[in-house]
Amino acid sequence: MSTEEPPLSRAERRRSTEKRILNVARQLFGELGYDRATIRGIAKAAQVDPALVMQYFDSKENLFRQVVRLDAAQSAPETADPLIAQLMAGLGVKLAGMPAPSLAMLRSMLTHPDTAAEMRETFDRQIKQVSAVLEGDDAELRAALLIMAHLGVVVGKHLLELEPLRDTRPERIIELLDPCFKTLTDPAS
Amino acid sequence: MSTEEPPLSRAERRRSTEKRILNVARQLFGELGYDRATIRGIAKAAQVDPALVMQYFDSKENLFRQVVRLDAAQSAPETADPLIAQLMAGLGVKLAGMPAPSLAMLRSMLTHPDTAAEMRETFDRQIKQVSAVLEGDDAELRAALLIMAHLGVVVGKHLLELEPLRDTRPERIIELLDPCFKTLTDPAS
DNA sequence: GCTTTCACTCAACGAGCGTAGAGTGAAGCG
DNA sequence: CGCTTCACTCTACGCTCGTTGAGTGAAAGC
Repeated sequence: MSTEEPPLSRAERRRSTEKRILNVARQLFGELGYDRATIRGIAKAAQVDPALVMQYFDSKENLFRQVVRLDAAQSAPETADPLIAQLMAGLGVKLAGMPAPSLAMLRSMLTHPDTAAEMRETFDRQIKQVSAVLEGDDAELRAALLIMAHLGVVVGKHLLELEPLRDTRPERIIELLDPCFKTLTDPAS
Repeated sequence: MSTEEPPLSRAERRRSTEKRILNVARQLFGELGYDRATIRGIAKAAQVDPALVMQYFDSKENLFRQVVRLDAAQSAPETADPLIAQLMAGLGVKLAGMPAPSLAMLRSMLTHPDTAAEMRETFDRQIKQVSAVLEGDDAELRAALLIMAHLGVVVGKHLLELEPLRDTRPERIIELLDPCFKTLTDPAS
């Protein structure tokens, strides 16, 4: 169908190959996690020699970093004004279409030490941010519970793919979660 | 200190060795997950030849199954009467001292396909059980959210080891989570 | 058109893995 | 005491992995 080939220049071809590898890597890291996604598997799926992957990305660790870096870039608007509302909005985004690179991080966060460390930092930061605007006792704890509950739902939907979560509109999920989380954000325990 | 050695019989020695291997395996599978915990590593930590592990447990997959089987045996009282209360009590137990084998399952659930499948079954079953006693719309969805929020908190405490969760008494956590989850169990959305 | 560049492949390495079979030496038993 | 049993070790296999360095052939530059 698109067998028409506007003859690509060398540089164009190179960029397109690199991007293809990156896309495949993103998908496989997301599906399989760091350990089970292999350079050889990525290369085969990208229809390329494994050695080429190394030339472009130096090492598997570095390829993984490139893959998950795309995430960090797009995930932090950080205006932090109506922070809680924004947290919920963030959840909405994550539920609708999880940014693909995040999947790779999520998938590997329990088994890949570097990812675990990075994730813990991220969550610690979020906890501090959120708890700063929470009133009442145990603000940090409540923030942590809030964020981990988020995490659980996202994991259930995108990684475990539980049917009730898979098949429900994100808006409905947020609708249900909203009053639930209000009990953690409002100082009335 | 305990360098006293009541001379063990051959059968006793064998059982003790097997148990030692199993304990080490449980710990390493829990800390590292299925893939990164190796037979060789387990054998070394148990001060035993790798081949012996194979003789006793046939294969790595089977050793892992033995390890996580201990979990299933102890985790299901299943009287299911005041089911929700029991769910919270279960969370209390998980927060206090996670049954060690469960850690191995939790740790591997995102990257080890068999574990993922088993976990999904477990959660599906729990969702059905809980949703059966929930009134109102979207019972299954609400049950799923409940259970996944649980999961997130447990993961945050035992696997990510977030400080606020690590350092807080389980009772306090349940105290905070209880009203939060009530909004999901009571039909008032 | 000749040379240089460079995207890409080929072949191979060393390491670590799960696993198998033959061996060993002390405990158990007649 | 001698034979058997068996908990345990040794050695090695085949595989897959990440990674490397030498090649190749077509595009780019002069």
